[in-house]
Amino acid sequence: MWKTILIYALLLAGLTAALKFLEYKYLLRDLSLEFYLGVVAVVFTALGVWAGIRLNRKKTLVVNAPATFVLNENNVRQLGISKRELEVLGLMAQGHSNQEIAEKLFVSANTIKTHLSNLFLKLEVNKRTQAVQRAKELGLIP
Amino acid sequence: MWKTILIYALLLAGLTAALKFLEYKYLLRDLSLEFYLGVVAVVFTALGVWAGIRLNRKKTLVVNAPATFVLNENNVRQLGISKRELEVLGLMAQGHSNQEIAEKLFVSANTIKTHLSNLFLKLEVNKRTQAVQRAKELGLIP
DNA sequence: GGTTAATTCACCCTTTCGGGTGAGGGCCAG
DNA sequence: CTGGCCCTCACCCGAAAGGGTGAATTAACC
Repeated sequence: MWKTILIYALLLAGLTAALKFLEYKYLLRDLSLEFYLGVVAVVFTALGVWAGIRLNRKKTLVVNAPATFVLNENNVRQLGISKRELEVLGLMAQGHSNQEIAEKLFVSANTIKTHLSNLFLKLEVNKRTQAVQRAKELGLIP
Repeated sequence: MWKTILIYALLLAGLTAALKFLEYKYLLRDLSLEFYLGVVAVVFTALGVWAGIRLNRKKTLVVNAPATFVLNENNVRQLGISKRELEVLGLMAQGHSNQEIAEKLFVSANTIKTHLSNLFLKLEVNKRTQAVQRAKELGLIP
């Protein structure tokens, strides 16, 4: 941020110097006033456009559209996953810690651990990132 | 698009007219050249900044997620994510532990931890499940 | 030649996870 | 009413992850 501002400041300083130089030449060679002004206008417009683009650049992150999710109930039955487990699975997939999930569901963290242990068994995984992957494949979570 | 260009054209025309007017007053009232040039520079810089921001303001298009994955290189650059970091990110998203990633890339687990710490900063998260979520949204991983 | 960014690694510490075991209460079908 | 499933919770333990700091090496850039 400060670096960017510094760059702008230096550029403006440089341009001001160039301006002075042009002024000097103007007085010497008697260039037309219109030409002189045109150059100044064009240069500063270009600088402005560049600065504007640069300043605004961070806001152009493109996000993928959320696909419409339909839960695969067949897989849920097949794997014997309960409602509560599915609930915990969803919250876990959103990146919550066991403690956070526990607070959201008004139960203890130990309970969440039990649910997740059972889920890991049913999904045949042993890490939550793997569980999330598998659950997405199986259409258990969006 | 054409409307935008038209707006710019009209604005430039207006400013040129204003320029002429100023020039007229300059000749009449003998304002200082520095002041005159300063006004021109400031006005055109402002115009440029405005145009630059407007030109660069992309609408976030809502598109169906493509079946085939294409890395969003724009987001990669925007967030300053390096090749190596992207590599680690991909393996982490596949559910590998730091140790496993380290072995796959022939580096130490400490190195992987460093890469992930930097990634978490850039993705503004603090858990790997959140990182995976965010990375998918941003088109950094399939 | 100095600067910068990227990559690599080490050491510290705390928190979180994963795995195992046990157990109590509710609910429902056989 | 008994066995099975679900939900709940507790305790223990070791492994993994997260956070912070510091530093060496290399390549790229000006």
